Amino acid sequence: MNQALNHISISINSELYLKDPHTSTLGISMLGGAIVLIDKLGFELFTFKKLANEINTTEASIYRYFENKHKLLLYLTNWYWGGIATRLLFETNNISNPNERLKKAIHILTSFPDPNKDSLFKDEQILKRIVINEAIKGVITKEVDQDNQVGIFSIYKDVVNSVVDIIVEINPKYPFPNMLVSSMIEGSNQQRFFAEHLPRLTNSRKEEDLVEDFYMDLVFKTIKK
Amino acid sequence: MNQALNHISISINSELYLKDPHTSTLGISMLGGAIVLIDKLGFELFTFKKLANEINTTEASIYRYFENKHKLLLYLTNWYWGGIATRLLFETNNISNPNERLKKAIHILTSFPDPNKDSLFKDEQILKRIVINEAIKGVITKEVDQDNQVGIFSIYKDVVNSVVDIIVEINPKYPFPNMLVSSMIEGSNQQRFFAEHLPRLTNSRKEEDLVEDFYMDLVFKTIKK
DNA sequence: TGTTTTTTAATAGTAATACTATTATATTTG
DNA sequence: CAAATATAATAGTATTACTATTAAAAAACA
Repeated sequence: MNQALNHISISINSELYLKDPHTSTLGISMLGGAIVLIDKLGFELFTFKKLANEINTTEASIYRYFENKHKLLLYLTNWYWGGIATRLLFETNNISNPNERLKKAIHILTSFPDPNKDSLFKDEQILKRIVINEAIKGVITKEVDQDNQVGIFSIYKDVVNSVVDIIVEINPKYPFPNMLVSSMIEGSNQQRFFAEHLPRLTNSRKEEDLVEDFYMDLVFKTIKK
Repeated sequence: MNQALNHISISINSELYLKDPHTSTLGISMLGGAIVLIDKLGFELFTFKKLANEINTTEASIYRYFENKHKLLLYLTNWYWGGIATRLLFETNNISNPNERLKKAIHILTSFPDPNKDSLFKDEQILKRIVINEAIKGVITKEVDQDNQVGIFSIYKDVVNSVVDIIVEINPKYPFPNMLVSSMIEGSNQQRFFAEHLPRLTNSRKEEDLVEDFYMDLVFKTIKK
């Protein structure tokens, strides 16, 4: 892990919590317990009761930090996207050629982080698994408009738009840059789920991950002038 | 609605129900009530109790047909994909040119069905909305492997593979046809959700739907030799 | 046709989940 | 050091998900 990014604190939309979990040891252990349990049980079977047992506190104490498990999931995914936004900024910053910058961005967004190499913030792997397996359940809901109104998806939208900007720089006439980027991000996660559980839907395999190759090929062919 | 397809019965995997809802009026009213209520409330707030109230029966009676609401959702999405499989078969059948066949398939899979024109089976619109807003919650779960084992996703996989076959016919050397098709199907639904709720993530709009245009452009550029 | 068998659906539950009101205990502040 | 505030535990309630049992209707058959 890159030590430089170790201490960058990612600020998270205050609509997502009642009390900021980063301001107490109990709150921090809630986050640690939550990522372990959500990863293990899946979001549907994850409950505040189980989390309370896991970290030796009470259900009611967790409710003092988070309104419900939906908000907690959004907190975790915001945490992840904050980290990715930081990585994007740091790692593309010094690249002047927009094609190379886009390549780097596609790599950051579509690859599974290598624990020995490019995982630049704590828990990136396990958060990535949660983003692959659970994050969509926090977005595709009937509360999406309320959540969006208070800015909960801003970080995510900023990530998408920073890549859109690169594409516009390469080919200002390509008419669908936002669709291309958002479908790449969401699709790359879904393809990895398919590779693990529904292999006939993908050409990627757990043993031979082709997700990055697929999008690298697709994006550059699609935006070519 | 095309009358020819009106009476084609779509057979649905028997793992999805305890008693086939198509064999009784009560069962049929369960399906009708379920699509209305899931569309209105979203899958999270939908319960068997509410469905029972809606159609004037009891919760326990619904449990005699469906194990749980997860299975009922999968039943509805299978119903949808069965209808789409039939449309694909009928509407591409007589097209000899594979490029034209692919165009037709992309249209069927990525457009929102026009109630006056190409909606070829009953309830296609409302089922499409459920597929856009809820279907993913039936797939991305911890039970996916069990569900897959008993063949619940077969129809969906067959739809994907029938389009994969067309792409292979056009360009046998393109290495990622399955990824391209599954990401197009899932992506087209997601882009429509974004257009309605998170417009910065897409270039499509409710008033000006560009989803089909986006994928028509993307797919043909991507598979070009 | 009348009796038995089977199917169907209602009643009446239980256990777990999601969430809250209240109180006790720390901690901070003036 | 007393008062105010923050924190977390206890002890609930309403709803949800699901089931065992029984009553009623329909089908089978003798």
